Amino acid sequence: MVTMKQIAARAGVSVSSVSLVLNNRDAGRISADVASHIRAIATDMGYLTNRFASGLRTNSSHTIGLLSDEVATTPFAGRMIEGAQDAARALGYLLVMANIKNGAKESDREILSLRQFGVDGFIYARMFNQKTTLPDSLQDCKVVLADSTDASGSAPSIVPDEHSIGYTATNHLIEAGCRRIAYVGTIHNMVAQPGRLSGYVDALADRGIPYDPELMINVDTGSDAAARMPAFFDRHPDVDGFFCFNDTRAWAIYSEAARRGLTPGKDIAVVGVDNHQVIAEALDPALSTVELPHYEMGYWAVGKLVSMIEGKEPTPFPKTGYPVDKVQPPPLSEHSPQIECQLRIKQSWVRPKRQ
Amino acid sequence: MVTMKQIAARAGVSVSSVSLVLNNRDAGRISADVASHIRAIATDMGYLTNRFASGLRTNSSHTIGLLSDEVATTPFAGRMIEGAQDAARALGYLLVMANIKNGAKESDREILSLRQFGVDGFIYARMFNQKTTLPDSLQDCKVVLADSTDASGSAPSIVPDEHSIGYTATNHLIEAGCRRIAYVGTIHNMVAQPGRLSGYVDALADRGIPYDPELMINVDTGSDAAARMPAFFDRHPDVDGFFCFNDTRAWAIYSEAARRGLTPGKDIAVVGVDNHQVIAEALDPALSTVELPHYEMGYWAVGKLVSMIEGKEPTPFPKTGYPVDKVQPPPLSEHSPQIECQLRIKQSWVRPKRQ
DNA sequence: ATGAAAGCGCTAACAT
DNA sequence: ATGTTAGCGCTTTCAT
Repeated sequence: MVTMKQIAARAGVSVSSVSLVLNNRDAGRISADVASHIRAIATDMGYLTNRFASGLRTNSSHTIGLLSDEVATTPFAGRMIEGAQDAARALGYLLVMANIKNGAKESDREILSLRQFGVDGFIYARMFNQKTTLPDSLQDCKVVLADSTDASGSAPSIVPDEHSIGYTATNHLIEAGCRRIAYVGTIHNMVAQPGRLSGYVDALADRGIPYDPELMINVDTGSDAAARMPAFFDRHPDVDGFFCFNDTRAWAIYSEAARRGLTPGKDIAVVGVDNHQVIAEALDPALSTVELPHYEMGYWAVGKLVSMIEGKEPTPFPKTGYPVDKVQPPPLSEHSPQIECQLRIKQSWVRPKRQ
Repeated sequence: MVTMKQIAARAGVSVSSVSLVLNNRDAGRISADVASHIRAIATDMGYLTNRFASGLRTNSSHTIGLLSDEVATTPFAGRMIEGAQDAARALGYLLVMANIKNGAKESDREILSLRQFGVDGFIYARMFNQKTTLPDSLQDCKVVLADSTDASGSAPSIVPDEHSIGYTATNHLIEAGCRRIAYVGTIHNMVAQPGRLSGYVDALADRGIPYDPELMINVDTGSDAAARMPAFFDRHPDVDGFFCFNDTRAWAIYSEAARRGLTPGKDIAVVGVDNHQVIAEALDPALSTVELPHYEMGYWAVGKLVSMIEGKEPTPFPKTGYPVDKVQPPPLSEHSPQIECQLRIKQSWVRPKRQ
């Protein structure tokens, strides 16, 4: 392993000069040609900084921990991890992930071992938009929440713009020609529900389509949806569009439609919020999905965290990497740590017929 | 942060004694009461070893890297990560994950940065059972492959027992009363296919059911399956069971069945290999799945890797943690690094009627 | 059985 | 603009 000492020897300078240059702290302290000489030798010898040594000295590791309650275990986690990792890489940080269970004792151990490891800060990511109380073991750490807001209001966080999601999805159905649009929501008390519903209502209003509360059906699980779909179709034979709180509900609609000889994408249109990306991609190319901005949340959270660590301005939203279509940088402000994401329509293949 | 020096001061001994004791190297070198005194003080003061300092000295970090080509991005990855993390924790290691793209240049950067970070070894995990050529940047590292075998044959690896999977699934259908069982496979050249198919054939043979090649249908994707199901049902109206290479195919069968007024779990039985666990859980409680042993592969891989790092015996299979049903420790041998896993049936609710 | 001391590679305060 | 120097906290060799 090549050290600064070796480079210093070959360059005929002192280690401190090498250190200064290799850490880009040589502005006006080291002459330009000496600096470039050092740099040349370093790359030539294949120098890699010894993280142990620098960490020992500075007590920081350029590492951030991604904590998630089962995020790494759920499908949509992947996007968030990708985003976080891309941002971390871009900023020169290493991303270390750990699964924790919210509220569990063993989580503290995991967090402690990461702190012992010298992580400079944490992303606390959750499975779906919800309020979160941070564990004690994170109390005096730099933390950014993702897909969640801090119950105490002290940590910055990023969540999807649920109203936009509801509005966009509904508008999408309207533009596809739907006029009787069902809202297939959840019976659970989810943060996302009111926002998506109000987006749905507003979209209808903006297009002059009457809002019919009868067309709202809140279900428990996917199989509950399946159980209740036959009656719903019976009651509302004129329904031509479905906005699903999440895409597992789409399957229930599809089966029932199949049973009635209706073809989604032709006779009815379905848009689902993309909780289980696999489903849309693997099972049902006709399903139009509104994708939750997990990549963007992960990316932004890391940028924000690094800005807190280094005391700099937050990094902007991703420009490269994952194909980000209509993502706009959210407004950043000191006083509103809770930022909203824009969303994007992933696929717009919807052609309803029964109008 | 409490250091060994502080402990030494409070205990009235030297740092070397403290180091010896706290690393459990005090056998016959430090008197028992001094040792216990030191330990007491250490826990009292809440001592945590400074990983930078010890790493700087020993050049090892008690960290292992989990590399995956998009594993963290796919649903079934979660189980493997959980297994790996449980094993790592049990053995006192920290698991650091990184996404890489097999064969991509940027992957080398990622790997390099992990090596720079002092990881002691790597798990190289893939999305499905396949031969893998390790990247150059991993050449002189300790590596264990998971859900994959090393093309060069030098690195140990663990893969599912595909024959057992096919046999168990088929047998399951037979016991549920099926007599005309379709094999819905893949047109792609997958390592798993021959094994699963031979398991299917053997199970039929063992139960005296004739093997009919006409009942084998290999498809491309889930939507290809959907496109071809109507004709398949027309050709074979007597089929009463389906073994699906993976569970995305199940959806195609379900839709077509719905169209024909057949109910899965009642009129026909379906077993799928669980590639997208979500599907079975979220969409279809009637689908019987054969679960790929991702947790076990992750757990075993880490145990094996640590044994290579520390030069000890490999750790056995998990005893606690994730509910592992019928998992048997695989035969371990120096000369057969490629180990097979046992599988388990996740859910056995299958009641076919049309016999 | 225990302690003293050197040094891992780096950073940063202080000299020059 | 560049060099000297003193550690960061730990492990480990060598004395005692």
